Amino acid sequence: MRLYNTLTKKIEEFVPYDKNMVTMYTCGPTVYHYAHIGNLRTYIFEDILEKSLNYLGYNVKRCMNITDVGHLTSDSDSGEDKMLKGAKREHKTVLEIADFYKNEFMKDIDKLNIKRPEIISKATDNINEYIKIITKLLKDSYAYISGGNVYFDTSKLSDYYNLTNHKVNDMIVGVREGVEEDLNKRNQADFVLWFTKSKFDDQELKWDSPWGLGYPGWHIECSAIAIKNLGEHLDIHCGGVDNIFPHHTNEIAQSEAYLNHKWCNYWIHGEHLNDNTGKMSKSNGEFLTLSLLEQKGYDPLDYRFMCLNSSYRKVLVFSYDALNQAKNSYNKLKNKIKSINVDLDGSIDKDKVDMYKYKFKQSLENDLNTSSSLTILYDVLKDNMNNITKIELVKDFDKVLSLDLLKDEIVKIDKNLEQYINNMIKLRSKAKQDKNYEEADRIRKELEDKGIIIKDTKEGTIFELK
RNA sequence: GGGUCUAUAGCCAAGUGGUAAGGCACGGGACUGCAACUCCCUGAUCGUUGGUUCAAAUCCGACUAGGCCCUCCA
Repeated sequence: MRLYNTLTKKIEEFVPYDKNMVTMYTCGPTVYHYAHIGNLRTYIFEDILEKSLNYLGYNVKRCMNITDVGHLTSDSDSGEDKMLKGAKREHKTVLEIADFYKNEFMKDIDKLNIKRPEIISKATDNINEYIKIITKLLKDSYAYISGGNVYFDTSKLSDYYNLTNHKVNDMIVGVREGVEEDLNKRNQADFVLWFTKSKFDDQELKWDSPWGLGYPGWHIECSAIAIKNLGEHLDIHCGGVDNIFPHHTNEIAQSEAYLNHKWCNYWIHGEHLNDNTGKMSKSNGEFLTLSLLEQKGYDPLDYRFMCLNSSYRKVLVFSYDALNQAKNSYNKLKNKIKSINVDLDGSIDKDKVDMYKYKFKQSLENDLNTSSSLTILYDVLKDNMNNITKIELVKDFDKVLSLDLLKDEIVKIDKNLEQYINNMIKLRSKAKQDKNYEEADRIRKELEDKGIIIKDTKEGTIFELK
């Protein structure tokens, strides 16, 4: 398997530390609000990566954190957050809010057919781990206390910027509005491991520590949770590109200082979903949640299809035009598969299966080329192999694609509704026989308005619920 | 200012040195009473410009345009 590694800026052959078990850590959401579909794009990519590894024969142990502490009550994060304000008015605590949005997040990834990571761990459940690591870093002089907070000393590392190729002197502090220089730091790039003096007075969650009542810095949670659950050698660490600096840079710094050896070999990052103005955010423009798309009549898998049709390493610009396109393609694809009739068929053509599985594997091995994977699926459908073989391959591919390509859409319909529809179809057929097309079209329209789509096939008229 | 990524038909997109996959939309046709569904047909010399090579969308340089990051972010 070849993957683009941010650490080396190259596409590399993937070789796990232990060939029997690939360890994979993926940065999870900060659960202070709904996820927008751009956030979700990263989880779709990670899902494809995990399933591809499985498809290629690896066992994968995957861990994801849930950030439920820090940043929750700061002005910059929540000043415009009406949901959070609303929740506060309802006398909810930060933890209750975190719990609510964590559940909403889980619902979203379920809808997108994203497999839940085997291990999901909340930041607030691992305070002792942070204290253990910070204590050792202090003891080994990788950290220092200043102004009440514990900082990581980046000057102790020779290659702190190895992930980004930054040079210290080129970095500008406070490029972004609202960022102020912290004068307690010895070096510009130093970062906080443990806060006792917060710039936010209203930090709700605090814990006892050797350095006083406080709370952990943002970066320490991922290092601690990953090391605790996946061991000292991590194969793959994923996240969105925005996490490269400073989050992942800092994770590397603190983890390797703590472990005294190389920690993770492959850093794989997913590109963003942008809108036509640039980066998608929760506060600018339309707040695109999965639920919103559903309200507008889209299937969450329309969006998954849209993501799979492009590369995880390229910016994808969201537009309803693009989403409509994906929806169209996806529906046509499903229709094609639905029309495959396996009843009269013979046996599976093993040569064809092997050949197409091989091609499919190659597309995944090529830095997760899902766009090509889909092309191979189309090739299968066009091939002259028998239907039972086609179905076999579709089923196989869908283990990775997870587009419900063979899901039996047995819609539970109310008996009365079914009778009503069948009656209407009979009336329409009668009208058609009588060449009363006006009446026939009227009936079709009436059903359509109720979300029932009529199709005339060779076997007779059938209906579908929209 | 520094870093990093991208640039292929209306749109999404593959391509990793040998003369441009696939999908959607559009248009034409078959089917249909008309539609829908399905099927068939139809489109680009690859941001600009130098260079390397027998040969470049593919490698190197310059330029142009754009995205993201530079301590909240997927």
